Amino acid sequence: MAHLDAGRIPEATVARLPVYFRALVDLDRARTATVSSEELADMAGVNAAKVRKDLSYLGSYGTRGVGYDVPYLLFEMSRQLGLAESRSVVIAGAGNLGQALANYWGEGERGFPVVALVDVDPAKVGGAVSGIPVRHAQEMAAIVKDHQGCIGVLATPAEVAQEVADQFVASGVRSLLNFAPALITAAPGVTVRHVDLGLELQILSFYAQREPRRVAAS
Amino acid sequence: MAHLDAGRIPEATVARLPVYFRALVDLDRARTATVSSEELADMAGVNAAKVRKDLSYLGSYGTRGVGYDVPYLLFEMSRQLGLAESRSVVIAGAGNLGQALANYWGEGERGFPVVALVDVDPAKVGGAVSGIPVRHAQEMAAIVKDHQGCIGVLATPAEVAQEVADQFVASGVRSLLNFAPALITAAPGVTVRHVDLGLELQILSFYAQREPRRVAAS
DNA sequence: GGTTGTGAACAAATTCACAGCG
DNA sequence: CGCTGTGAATTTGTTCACAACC
Repeated sequence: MAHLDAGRIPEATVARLPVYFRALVDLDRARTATVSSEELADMAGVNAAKVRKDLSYLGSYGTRGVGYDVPYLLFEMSRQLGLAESRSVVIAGAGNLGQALANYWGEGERGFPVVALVDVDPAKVGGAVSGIPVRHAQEMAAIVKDHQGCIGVLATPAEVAQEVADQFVASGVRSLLNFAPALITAAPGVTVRHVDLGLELQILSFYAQREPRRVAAS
Repeated sequence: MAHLDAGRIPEATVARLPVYFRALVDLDRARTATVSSEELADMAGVNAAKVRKDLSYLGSYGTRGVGYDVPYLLFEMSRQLGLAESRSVVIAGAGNLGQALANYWGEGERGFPVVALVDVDPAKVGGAVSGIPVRHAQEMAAIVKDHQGCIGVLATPAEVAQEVADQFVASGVRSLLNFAPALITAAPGVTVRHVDLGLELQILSFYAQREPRRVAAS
C-alpha cells in the first residue's frame, strides 16, 4: 500500500520492466483499458506469477478481480523507469556499429535522442549520420556538459574502449553502454552495461551441440 | 576422472564461458603457459571461486598448486563450446543494423563467417556488404541447406520478425539471434536468444535515477 | 607452499498457493 | 467469483572454506 521506501528492486526484475513497458505501450495504442497478469505475461514471454511479483515491487497498481489499468500502469512505469524526462545518448566510435546504433536509436526509440557521435578519424569528423553530427573526441566534455545525465555508448575498438570510458566518466557521464569486446571498469557511482555481439554467437554455438533451450539474453 | 556424462551446465555458467574463452585467447597470444583462477577472474571481471566452479563443470583441467594450462584449457573450451568447427551466420535484414553486424562479425570474429544477408528490398538484393552477397529472402532455404547448422540472425523490423523466424526454422535453422524488439517463439529444439538495444538504454535510465550498480548485460 | 576442485552455507530468483479484496 | 499481492517453498546461482593434490 504505497509505502514510499523506493525499496531495492531485484536486478532480474529491472531487466524485465522495459519488456512489460513495451507491451503496455502496444496495449495502450490498441486502446486496451485493462490487462491481466496472464495477458501481460503472454506478451512478455514470462509467466503470470513473475509479472505480479515484478509489478508489486513498483507498488500496488492493480485491481483485484479486474487486472491492471493500462494507462495508469504505463504512467507509473514510465515515471519509475525514468522515461518521463528524455535522456540523451552520445556514441563514441562512428564506425559501422556506431552509425547503425545512431540510426537505430535515432529512428524508432522515443525518449533517447542521439545528440552526437564522436570519433578521432579526421575523415569522419565534421560529417553527419542521418542528421546527427560527428564531432571530434576532444569535444566530448563540452557535448556531455550540454546534455546533463546523458548515456555514453562505447562503439570503439576494444583497444581504446577503457580509455574512452575514462574520458566519458571524466566528462561527467554516469551511465555507460559498452559494445566493445573488452572488460570496462569505472568508478563507483557509474553504471556500466555490456552488450557483446561475439559472445552471443558463441553461446548459441554451445547450445547447438547440446540440448537446445529457450534462452533470453540481456 | 573424465566422466562422460556431459552433465547439465548451469545457464549462468554457459553465459560466462565465452568470456573466459576470450581471456584465454589473449593469454595464448601473449604466449602465457599457465593461468591461475585468480588471474582469469581478474581478466573476466568475476571472482576466483566463480571461475573454478564454472571450469569444474567442463571437467578437471587444472593442476593444483600450478593453475590451468592455457593451450590445453583453450582447446577443451573450444571443443565444448562447439567452436572447433566453424558455424556460418545468415543475417535477415540488410538495413543499417544487418550491415553493421555483417561487418562486425565478418571482420574480427574467428569461426563465424557471415555467408549471406537476405532481404526483400529489390534495391538491396544482388548487392554486397563488404563482400557478403545480399540475396532475396526467397532463397533462404537454399542458403541454409548449403550451410548446415548455421545461425539465423533477425535484423528485420519487429513486425516481420516472427514471420522471418518461422521461415528460418522451416529452412532447418535451430539457432536464432533476434535483434528485433519483439517476442519470438519457436518450436522446441530451437534455441532463441534476444538482444534488445532499446531495452539497454531503458535499464540504464532506471539505474541513473537510483543507486547506480555495476551490471553486466547478456 | 600454492592452487584446484567441491561440499556446504548462503543469497537471489522463481514458482507455488492462497488469503484478501474488488 | 476473479485476479491481485505476497508469504512460503523451491530452485538456481554464488561464495566460502578447506581437503586434496602437485
